[in-house]
Parts: sequence; structure tokens; C-alpha cells
Amino acid sequence: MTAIALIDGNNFYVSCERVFQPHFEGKPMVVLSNNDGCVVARSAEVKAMGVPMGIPWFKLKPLARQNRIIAKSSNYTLYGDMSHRMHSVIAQFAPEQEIYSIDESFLNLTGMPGDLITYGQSIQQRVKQWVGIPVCVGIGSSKTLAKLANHCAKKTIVPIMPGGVTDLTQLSNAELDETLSRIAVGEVWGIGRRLSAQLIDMGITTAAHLKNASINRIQKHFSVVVGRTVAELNGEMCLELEDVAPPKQQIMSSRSFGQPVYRLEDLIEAVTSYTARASEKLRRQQHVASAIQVYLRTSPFKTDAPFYSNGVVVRLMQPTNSVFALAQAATQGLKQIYKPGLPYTKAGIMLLDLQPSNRVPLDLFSALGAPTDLRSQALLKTLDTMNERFGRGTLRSAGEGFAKPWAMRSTHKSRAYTTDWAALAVVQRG
DNA sequence: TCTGGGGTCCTAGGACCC
DNA sequence: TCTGGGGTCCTAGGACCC
Repeated sequence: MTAIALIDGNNFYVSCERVFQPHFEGKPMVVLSNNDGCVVARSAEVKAMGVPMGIPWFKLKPLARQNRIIAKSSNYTLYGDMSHRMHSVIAQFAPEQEIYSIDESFLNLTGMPGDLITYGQSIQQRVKQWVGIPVCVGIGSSKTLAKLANHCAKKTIVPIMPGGVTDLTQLSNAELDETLSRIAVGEVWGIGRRLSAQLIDMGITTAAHLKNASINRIQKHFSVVVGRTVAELNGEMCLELEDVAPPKQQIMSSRSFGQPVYRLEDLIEAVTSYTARASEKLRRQQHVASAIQVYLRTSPFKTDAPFYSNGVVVRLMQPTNSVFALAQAATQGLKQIYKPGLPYTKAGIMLLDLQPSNRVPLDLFSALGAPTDLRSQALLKTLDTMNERFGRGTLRSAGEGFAKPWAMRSTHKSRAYTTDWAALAVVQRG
């Protein structure tokens, strides 16, 4: 029988912060999104206070002050590195792993001898000891059931399986139905707010109802995707583990500004910076882009000013991975959609129509930044090597600017403990 | 004063072709 | 004067995920 495990970090970002600041253990704590915008991770103590996910920080502030909630700005350098460590430890437990997100891994435990609960506990212990992050383990006979098992593990929904490891494959069909009948349909992976509401209207309110619904009816009423979810709930593997991450089909980079931006020159700087980040990712996956989309907007939350949002796709003469060619195209697009006098709060770019660089035909004129242009490829290679070695932004084009009036807010950020020599934790001797 | 960022997949509908 | 049926490709928008 198939056995898929989903391992995920508890309150991952909060746990990362606590590894290096252990005095935060047991204290109510949140991590904020970029720009200190809203809450993206909550400690158990904060969840217990009823603080919802995604609440804007300025709305939570009074309660935070009152209850001494600690807030940290997000520190993706730290979380990314901790994530890498966690996934590597988890990989030791099975030959087949899919890294699903920054804090989640699927493992294929099919055919593993012995009790899977015990096995799950050993995963928990090793990750905790070697990386410092607490995790829960859910096991089921499909990815969707593994996700649900993980939910059960976190909330101890199956009482005979306490301690953060739940194996649904050990339950009989009747026991599984009984367990799923205590889980709201909206908790099922792939059932979001909209679908949940529609399903409830049809009388399908629990995960058990959905499992026992007619696939045909569901598929006809919704889509093949939801139909697959029903099959997966019945233990049929419709979604395979993807051990090698497929290359991205589009690469995005966007940010909210720390304060409203009015000037075109500042927007061009910001967009040039985003293009630098995105094109770096593009080169890492050895692809080129044939088009770039630029967009900007004012705040959708202000009621006293009209909302403006616009975007444009700029096609390139020739597919490229060069930050220079891409930034030039982005600037050109930006000029088309920019309206003077508006308080812009966000801008971004998206690289589109990606393809492997070795599949691009030779260009007769070898325009600036073409992947076949050896000199420009050497320049980009140097750029990437230097930035990897000495830190992001060591080498960059002047177009990214220096004053950066658009830079995002990040007022409670912890240090890059694991990736910067100067930020290593210091152990005091008593 | 202050509301994140980065993705995927599917479907419907229009343009266009024979 | 009558005005079919089948197919592909593209885009926009909606839904979902973390």
C-alpha cells in the first residue's frame, strides 16, 4: 500500500527566529510580511489569542502592545537557509522526496518496514536535534490524505496518535470516515474559500462528505481538479511526487514600497532592481525570456484617492537573460503606463515565455544581451558569481539607484545568523 | 501613517483556419 | 437567399496553494 508522508515545520518562521533567540520560546510571537505589512506566521500562543492569519500589523498593534506580542520583520535569508537544512535532514529518511514549499516536504514511505508512526517520530527528533525546528508528520495513501493527516497531527484529531505524528493508513475505512467527518471540507488541500462555500451549499460540509461524494457529479459541477481531490481522498494517487523541481514558467519580482512613490525616475529604479533579482533567477535555471510584463498600482485601500492599476507586456526582439536588455524593456513599458502625480504603492515585473537558453536559435545580428553573445554572457556570469560570493547587490547596475526612496520597511529584522560571518551567534562563557 | 510575495492550473471565450 | 462543424491557439480571469 502506498504511504506518503508530509512533514512540515510548526509556525516555521517563528521557529526559525526562536532557534537563534531561545528566550522567545513560549512567548507570543508573530513574523510580519515584507514591508512589515501583515502577519504571516504566528506562534501557538498568538493563535490561542484568536489572532487570524494575514491580519494587517497596524490593526494588531494595540493588542500586541497589550499582550506583549513580539513582532519580527521577515528575514528570508535566514528562513531560506534553515529551510535548506531542514529539507536535507528529511531527505535522509526516504529515497524519494518532493520539496513542496519553504517548510513542507513530501516523502514516499511506501514499502518501508516497521511502524510508520515510530519512523515519523524519528524524523521529528532528528530535525529538532540537528536543525532546531519542531515538525509534524502526517501519513496517508495519497498526497491529499498526507496533507489531511498532517492537519490531524497538529490538532491531535486521532486521539490514539498524539505527539504530532498521524498515520491514516493504519485506520480502517470506517475509522477513516469517522475521522474525516470531524474535519471541515475547507481544510482539504485544494478546497479554498470559494469552493468550500459552494460545497457547503450542496450539503457537503466535511472531508468525509467530499470523500464519499460522486466523482462524476463533482467533476461535472466543478472541474477535473476537484474530481481528482475526491479520488485522492479515497486513497487513489492522482498526484505524483515531483522529486525534481520543474523549471519555472514565469518569474516574478514585485514589492510594496515603504512609502508612496510619485516620480517616474524612482519607479524605474525600483523596477530595474526587481528585474535584476528576477533575471538572476532566470539565469540560475538557464532560461531566457521572450517578454517582460511591468505593472504598478496605487493603494487599493485608500478611499479618498482614485485607484489606478495598470500593466503592459513588452515583447523582446530576441529572447534574453540579460538584466540590461530586460531592464530596458521594463523601463519602456513603465513609461507607457505611468501617470504623473499619483501615489504609487507597489510595482513589479514578470518574466514570461521562458525557454531553455540552449534552444534559442542563433541571431544574425547578435543583439545586446543575446545568450549567444559571449562577451555579455561573461559579464553576467561575473555579476552572478560576485553577488553569490560577496552578497546580493555587491555588483549591480547604476540604474538600480542608491538613495532608494522606495525601499520597503523592515523595522524588526533579526540578523542573518547562518549566512553572514558577522552575524554568527556568540556563546558567552559564564 | 501603516494592508505581502510568488507561483500553478483550468476554463471560457474570441480569433482564426479549413 | 440560405450561413456548418470542427479544430487550434491565445488571453483573461478565476481558483487554488504556501
